[in-house]
Amino acid sequence: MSAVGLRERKKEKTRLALLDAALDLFLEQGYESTTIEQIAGVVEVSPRTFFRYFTGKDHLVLWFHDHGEEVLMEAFAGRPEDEPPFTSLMHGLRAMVEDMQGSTPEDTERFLKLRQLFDKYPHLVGQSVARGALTESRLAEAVAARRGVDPEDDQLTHLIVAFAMSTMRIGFECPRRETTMPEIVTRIAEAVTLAEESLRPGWDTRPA
Amino acid sequence: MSAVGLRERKKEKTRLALLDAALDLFLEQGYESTTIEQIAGVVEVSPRTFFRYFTGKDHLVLWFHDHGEEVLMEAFAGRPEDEPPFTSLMHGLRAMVEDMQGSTPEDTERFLKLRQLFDKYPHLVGQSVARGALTESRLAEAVAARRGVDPEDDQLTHLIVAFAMSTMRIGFECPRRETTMPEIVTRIAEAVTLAEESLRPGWDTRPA
DNA sequence: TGACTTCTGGCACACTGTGACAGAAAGGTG
DNA sequence: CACCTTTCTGTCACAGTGTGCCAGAAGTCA
Repeated sequence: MSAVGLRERKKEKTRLALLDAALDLFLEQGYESTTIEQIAGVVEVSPRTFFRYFTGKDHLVLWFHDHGEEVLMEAFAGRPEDEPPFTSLMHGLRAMVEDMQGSTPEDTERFLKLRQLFDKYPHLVGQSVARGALTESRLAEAVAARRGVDPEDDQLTHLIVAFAMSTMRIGFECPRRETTMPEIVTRIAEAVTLAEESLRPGWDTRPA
Repeated sequence: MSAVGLRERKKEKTRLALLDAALDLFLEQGYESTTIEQIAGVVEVSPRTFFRYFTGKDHLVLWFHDHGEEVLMEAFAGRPEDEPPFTSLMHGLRAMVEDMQGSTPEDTERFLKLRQLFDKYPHLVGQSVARGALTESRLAEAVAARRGVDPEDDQLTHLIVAFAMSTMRIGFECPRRETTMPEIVTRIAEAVTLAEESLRPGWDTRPA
């Protein structure tokens, strides 16, 4: 008996198969032109089943974001209470990078395909950013708690989170031309430096 | 003969009627639960016609954003070439505020209803932010041109635009509790001050 | 083996969004 | 006014997304 049952292993397998099939089809024939039926067809699964693995077509391109958010939130929660919030968030970004570097070659390949996709279809960036708005409100609660303020009232809390998310986004997205992991990691580090150089020391520790 | 023909006046009338019907229905029975058929029904127009006025359900909620982007881009283009880009963008924000203050009571009411809607259905914020990603890439081109750099290469260009958009977003959204125009205008001004106090002088004029 | 839980496929259904075409309404001309 | 042109509208047909429902298959455990 293995640690996880056959059922779970099978599920994860179909999940990844759907993901890979989708990414390949999207890159081959375009995002819009690819139907759920086609994706399910490749994996030999009914379209109905597809929706049991992914909430919809969007979800396929957001799995990376969702995973990244988890890593980020967890890393933030683990930082010392008295650390300036923006600094903690940048540590969270570093945790995301480390997580990426520690992932399997298959996952790396998926990530790079996803980047190509985002480059080819800019409206997908929009979807990712839209999901980012949810992440922002969750992060805002965490930051507000640490600052000891009401997230509804404190604009600075939201500014801190928004600036941090901007930094992350630019690190990941700009430029999209880069194609290897080390290059991307370097770019993210550059974005962090750029942001830190742009902000006044102590800007994120002012009281409300 | 009036300046604009009957046809155009009629079009604008149905356009606004659809918009108002939609906003009211969204607030009454929820965004998801409202169908195009219902909206078209109130205005006594066929569902097919609805799609000739708006590209889809989302579009109803994004008309404000689209208008704001126009005002912003135009204001930015009108600023002196040698002004620091972030400063120009903040002037653009001011232009948006002035535009809002100069609009008709009907438009103001629509804006306030839209805010309620965003407050009630957070995923609409996501849609708005997604559209914002497009605005960002357009602004990035304008800023890059002024900085004399390639927008693909220069991370700082994107950081400037992203920080500016963050400031705008927070000014408009936080807190959403406010219900009158003057309050909102004050909040936006506060957000601008907050951002300016957070950034190092000259941060946005560094060379690439 | 049998009983139990979970996953799957197939069906029906509501909604969004688009192309095509015929007819109505508005605009301009003699 | 009659006439023609342009533009808008409604109807129909259709592809695709996404969900509830239920019977049956497959994995799980005793």
